[in-house]
Amino acid sequence: MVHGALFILHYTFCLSTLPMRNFANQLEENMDYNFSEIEKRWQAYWQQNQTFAAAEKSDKPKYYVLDMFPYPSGAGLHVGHPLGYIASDIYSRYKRHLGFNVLHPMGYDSFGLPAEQYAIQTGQHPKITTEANISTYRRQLDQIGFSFDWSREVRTSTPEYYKWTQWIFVQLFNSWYNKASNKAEDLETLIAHFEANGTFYLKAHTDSEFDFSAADWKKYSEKEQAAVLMDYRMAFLADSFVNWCPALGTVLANDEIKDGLSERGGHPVEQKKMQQWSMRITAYAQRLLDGLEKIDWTDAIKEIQRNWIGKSKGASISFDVESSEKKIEVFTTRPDTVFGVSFMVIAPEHEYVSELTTEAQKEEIEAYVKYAASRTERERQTEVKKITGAFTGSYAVHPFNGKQIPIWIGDYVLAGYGTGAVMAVPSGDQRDWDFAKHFNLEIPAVIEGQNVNDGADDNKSGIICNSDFLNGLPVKKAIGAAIKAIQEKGIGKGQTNYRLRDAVFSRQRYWGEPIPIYFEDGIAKTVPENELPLTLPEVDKYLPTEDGEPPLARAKDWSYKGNPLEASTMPGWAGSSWYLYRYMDKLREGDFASKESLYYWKNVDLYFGGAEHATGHLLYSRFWTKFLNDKGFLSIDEPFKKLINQGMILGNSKFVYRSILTTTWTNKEEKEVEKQHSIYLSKSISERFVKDESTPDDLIELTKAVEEAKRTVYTSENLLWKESELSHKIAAVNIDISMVEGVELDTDKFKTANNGKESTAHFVLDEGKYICGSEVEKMSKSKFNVVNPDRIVERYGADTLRLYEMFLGPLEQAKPWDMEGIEGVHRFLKKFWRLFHNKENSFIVSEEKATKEELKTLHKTIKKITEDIERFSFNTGVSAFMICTNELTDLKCHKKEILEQLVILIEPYAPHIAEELWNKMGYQTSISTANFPKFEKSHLIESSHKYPVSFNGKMRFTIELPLDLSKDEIEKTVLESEDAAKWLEEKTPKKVIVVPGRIVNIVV
RNA sequence: GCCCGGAUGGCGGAAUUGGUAGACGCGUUGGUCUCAAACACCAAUGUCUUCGGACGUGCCGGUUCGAGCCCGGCUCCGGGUACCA
Repeated sequence: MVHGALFILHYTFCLSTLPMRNFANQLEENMDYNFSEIEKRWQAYWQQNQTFAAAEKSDKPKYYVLDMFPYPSGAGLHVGHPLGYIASDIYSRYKRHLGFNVLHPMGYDSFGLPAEQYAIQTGQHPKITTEANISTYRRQLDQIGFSFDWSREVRTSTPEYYKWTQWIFVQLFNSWYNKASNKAEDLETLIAHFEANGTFYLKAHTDSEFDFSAADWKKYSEKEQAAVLMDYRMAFLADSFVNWCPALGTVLANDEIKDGLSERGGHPVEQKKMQQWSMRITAYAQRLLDGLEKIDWTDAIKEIQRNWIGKSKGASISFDVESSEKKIEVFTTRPDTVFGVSFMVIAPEHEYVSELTTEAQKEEIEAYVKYAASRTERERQTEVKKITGAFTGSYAVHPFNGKQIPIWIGDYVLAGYGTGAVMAVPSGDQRDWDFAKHFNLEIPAVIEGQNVNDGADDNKSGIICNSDFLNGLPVKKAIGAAIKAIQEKGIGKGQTNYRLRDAVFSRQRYWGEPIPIYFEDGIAKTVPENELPLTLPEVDKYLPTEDGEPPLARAKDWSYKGNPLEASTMPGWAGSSWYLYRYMDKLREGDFASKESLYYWKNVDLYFGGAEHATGHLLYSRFWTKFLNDKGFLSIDEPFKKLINQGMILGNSKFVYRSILTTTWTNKEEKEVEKQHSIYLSKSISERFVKDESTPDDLIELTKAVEEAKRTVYTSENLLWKESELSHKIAAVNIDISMVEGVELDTDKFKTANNGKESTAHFVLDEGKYICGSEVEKMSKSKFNVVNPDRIVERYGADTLRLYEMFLGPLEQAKPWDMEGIEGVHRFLKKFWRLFHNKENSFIVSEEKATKEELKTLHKTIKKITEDIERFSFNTGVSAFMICTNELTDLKCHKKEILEQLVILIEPYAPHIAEELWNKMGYQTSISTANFPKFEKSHLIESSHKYPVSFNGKMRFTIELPLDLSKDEIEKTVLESEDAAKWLEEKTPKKVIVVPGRIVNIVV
């Protein structure tokens, strides 16, 4: 028995290895199109000749194509990453053929959390891991044959680069936002204003409400003046509620949080009041909104940014409080419903809470404030439906009818938005309505016919009622009338609010740009410009100090002229907010980019990147661009004219289905011994097994596997079998896709993978095969579904990879990666190669004159390829090449006149094979600057057209007719045709529609 | 909940302005070549069919000579966003 089993195993082993060896031999013999040799040769040529270096000065028109630069992660590239790079490369190469001076650079966003987390674990300096990762990226990028101008590479973590990131920070620190001129200005103009007028006539963007005269200002100490100025700076230090992530030991910006958890790592985040550096992006809210109108981005991204900025128009109203001097200011978008107010709610963190709390309510309010503070951001978000609050005991006074309005606190009112207080109109706002129902408060209706029993009515149509002077007005008119009345009464004004918050800029981390600030007697001062960069110091550990200071505080002598330096670093988005300008300047002497280069290249014409940066990078770089423009450093105020968001490439995850077999045995001492075995059931067998619908065949297979498992115990231990039990609980387990061919699991590979962790696995096969489950999901290491481009390039070549990634589907759409499909594209390239070569692989391109038909195929393709590149429809472009190649193969066309043009056409997509064939056709220079073929209509002009003839809109037959026929002639010929007679069945047509050159439709 | 996309064969997708639905590729089936396999090549391939044809672009309805495309109403899927007053 044992011998027999071994024999069978040995036999199948031989069978399965034989064809593999043959396949390898075959590959070498069939290497007509030797992609690996070709691709290596031309990549070396491009590098040696600097083929793609953009000219510093040129008479040619400029065109700037940029990809969002990657963060060099340790995992390297997977096939999803190059998608956008391939598309941008095609466009860049196309523009070069059209005679543009193209700037197409690449670099690395090389500061960031993962390298630091790795450093904490291993002690390895982030610089070292980052450099290692960058060289992997570079190798992977190079082998795909991109036409990047590497001479302009940037790395955000190098001192030569971050010197200028720090320099921009200094500019922000030394600027304020003047609402009168509607731009950021030098702090000097603010100080001049203070010296002349104090705060009078000042229109500045600030959160503070300073009120002083010129004389006061002059009397202030340096420290007092510094404190005032701090509240106006574009980069400022302030106490604010921040998103603190204890697990990462740092604060996070709003866009770095998803569902109340940190985007990196998924750790909980809590609200904490801390002193932090922030950027006054809110000053630009309106301009960021307006700018969207003039840039060519997808509506989706524009909409996300609009929502993020969150403009809302309404009014601010202040309410008097009974028996108190305090006034509560609220913001509302519906001042027309002011008579519907039945209570007020202020945030638990509101500064008046303790003052408004009466003695009787003190205990309750204090308990509630404590409860609210204990909730994390995550809890607040997930428990939205939970209504909580408490009554302060105080009352506000209605400004129009003098009614008493109870003041409550509740955590549905956010301290950070508006004034942190609302006038509750339960009839018109669902949250107010829920609160009113829960605490049994009044719900007065203010719109005619309003039903307030089942919920709030936030319709902006209807006639106002029960509202004194607003009665009878439609909502939209009432809003205006209410604002007018509020202003006349002096209790408020029309106001616009934005949801956008100032961006927290400090990170309590090591691997980022140091903030060039030191504190002299507690006053923040900048490190002088000529002493930048302030380089990142060495530290003994990449962890906070014992007293909770950020890692930089561990550095020896982290000070400037004896004064302590700021210990926090800049966030990830600092370096990426301006990198597009650094690429413009090749020489990099002097400024962040030279005036000449900034003037020549202006902004990015075409930007490729993921939509996930909509509220982060894409907003911040717009902000910095506008700021640098205000300060006169840039002539443009939008960084990216056109934006394309490539879709994600999804992975094809594979699953095996594991059930646990428990066998019970008795040993010599007659004691029971339990053993557990992993049994893997093939997909359909597992499905039937779970549903208790196993077939007799399934049971035979199951029994086989169980017996096999038992045998391993028999043969190794001296035990007596008692019983076996197979669990009905089946776990679907993600497995590495390299162990699966199609949907069939290579069970030998599976057993030997992971150091043989599964060496004792048993399989229940379906017709001799183990079939895996599969699912399309995001490519990720943890799902073992990552496809590495290295493997593809090795097996099929870079040109195949490039074409295939484009062929997969529309660029902007998410689509699954399918390994089978790549063969088709590779086959196409081989077929393309054979247009130029015979069976013996000799070059057979001839000088013969092209036929009319061949020219027609060529020009049809020129037209299609041009149109497709222009509208970024690269998938249909690839199929046009396939059609063209198929047609020319059928025509047995090997003529230079045709093929030469075709090679230029395909160069953007498949540059290596194009260079090779171009070279073989006798050209000594790179194909990359050859003129793009011009479409000539004359080759497509036809003398006849195959008209589809429809009856009542249904196509029945086609008829070939000369194109110079008149409408009547067409109608006559069609109606007289045999086919028509058959369909007319002797009836007279009611109507005949003829569109010359297109269709004929007959109505019967 | 709100906002934005999308839904077409077994699969990825094509149809650019309302005018022959399913280009191109994969897969599948049959064939040629081969001792055999791989490669390559040829042919077929939306569904049903009484072989006449009928039906067919998520569902229901509308506009039109004609609708995958336009309009109205749904369903499902994907993305964004949320006590934002």
